[in-house]
Amino acid sequence: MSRSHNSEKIMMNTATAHIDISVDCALFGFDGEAVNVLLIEQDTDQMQLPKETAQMALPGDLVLPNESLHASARRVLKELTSLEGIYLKQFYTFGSPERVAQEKDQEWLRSLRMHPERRVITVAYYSLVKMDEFAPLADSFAARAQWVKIDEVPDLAFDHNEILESAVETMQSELMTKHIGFELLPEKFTLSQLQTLYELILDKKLDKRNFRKNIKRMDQVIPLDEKQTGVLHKPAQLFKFEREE
Amino acid sequence: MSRSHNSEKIMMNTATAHIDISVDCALFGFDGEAVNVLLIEQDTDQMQLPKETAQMALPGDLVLPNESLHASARRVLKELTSLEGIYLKQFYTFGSPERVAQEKDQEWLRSLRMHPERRVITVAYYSLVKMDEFAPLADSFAARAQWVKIDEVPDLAFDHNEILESAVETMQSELMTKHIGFELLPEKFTLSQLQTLYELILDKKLDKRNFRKNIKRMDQVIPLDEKQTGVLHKPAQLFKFEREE
DNA sequence: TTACTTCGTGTCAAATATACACTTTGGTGC
DNA sequence: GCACCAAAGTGTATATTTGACACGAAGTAA
Repeated sequence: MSRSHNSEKIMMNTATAHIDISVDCALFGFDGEAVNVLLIEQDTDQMQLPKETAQMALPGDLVLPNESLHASARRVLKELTSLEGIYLKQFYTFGSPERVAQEKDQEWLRSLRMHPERRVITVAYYSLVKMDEFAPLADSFAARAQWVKIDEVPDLAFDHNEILESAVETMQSELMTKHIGFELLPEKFTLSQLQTLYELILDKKLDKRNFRKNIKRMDQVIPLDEKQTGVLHKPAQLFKFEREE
Repeated sequence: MSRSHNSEKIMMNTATAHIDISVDCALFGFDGEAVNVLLIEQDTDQMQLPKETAQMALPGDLVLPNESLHASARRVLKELTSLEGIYLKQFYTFGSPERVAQEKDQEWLRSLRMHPERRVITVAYYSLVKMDEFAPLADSFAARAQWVKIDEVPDLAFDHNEILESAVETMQSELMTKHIGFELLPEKFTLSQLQTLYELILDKKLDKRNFRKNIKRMDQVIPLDEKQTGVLHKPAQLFKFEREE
């Protein structure tokens, strides 16, 4: 960007070898039992490819010419979930020149893209959604979307396994400091649900009493005058999370 | 990336409106007194622009067609410093469609780039270098490079002030957990130098005894049988930092 | 009434973080 | 060689945080 004596080389290069740019989103949801990630099945019918070649991938799309990266990620998510204003965080940009060059991925790109051979750099976001507000759109895109438990994720297209793993690590390290866990829970939740979520994300057991001690000293977590119903044991108190102003 | 029913729109867009991609590096060094960042002065002579329009910018360059992002950042730094194997960390990608569109920036780009109007997305790295090993190359690029104290940085080109601020924040939050401070110090250093560096990066005073307590229980910091020389007071013991295998 | 399941709670010990002030050492200049 | 200067180097007491640990209470279902 700031070099001058290199400019011929650069201009030649950019004139002959474009780089595409995309965003990919790892969208997480919690169903009370497991943390899930939303994956898209590649549409082999439309692409006239054999069904066996179908792979799953993180939702993503090329960035539009006048769209910011964040807006682009928001658009991908909105098309998928019809939700807006959900937690969305850029965490890394993946730009290996070979990241879309494997034969399995090329096959699919050849039937979709004008320039399947083009290198694609992708800016990765992770995102959290309350599953009880999640309403997938009934379009061809969302029809192929499905929640997959994060420990049952298959081999994905491109380098999406690596991206997903990186998303999980980022989420783990931001869970404590940024209170992102609440984004995944329904409006009203019990402390046991919260703890289960933390244990799943952090992938380790937590001590119940110590956990509650920590939560209760966060004044964003507010006890409600309401109890859990429909359970066949002592009902738990419900709490809500109040975002600070 | 995974959408099908959008593909025509995407292909049209990419055919008509390319996005360029660059890396920018915030390279930090410590001279014992202040934390400095390396800035490049835009070369107005060669660009046939009036001298007054010269701005400073973070070093950066367009990503080459077959170059990974990390390699690209490494290249930019090597051309600047002739150093290799220095600490280099991707921290954020800046992609506002207007980030190179201000008139002050366009003027400069028009004299340099084949497509000055093109949107540029930049992947930002920060990097740490021992200033006593720093040997700027005597080329036209490095000749315009200069160290600037981080609290004396002027208005920069593009959105580079924002990028720099973000780099500093990232460095602050990674200082403790990743022991990156040692990358900035010479091979042999005193604990006071280390503390000064921490205080400058974190922008707050630290307690001498508590600081030393913490450092001394890191077994990567090894005391040497050697003392500081050339000071007009009690010479301090020297230490080295041993990277773990 | 009993059996079952999850809820909800407190204490102690250990580790860590914080606050705080004086003596030591070497160099310089008289 | 003595006095002075400047930074080095060092310990303790207190507050806070973390981690380990077990049982009675509340509601449901049979």
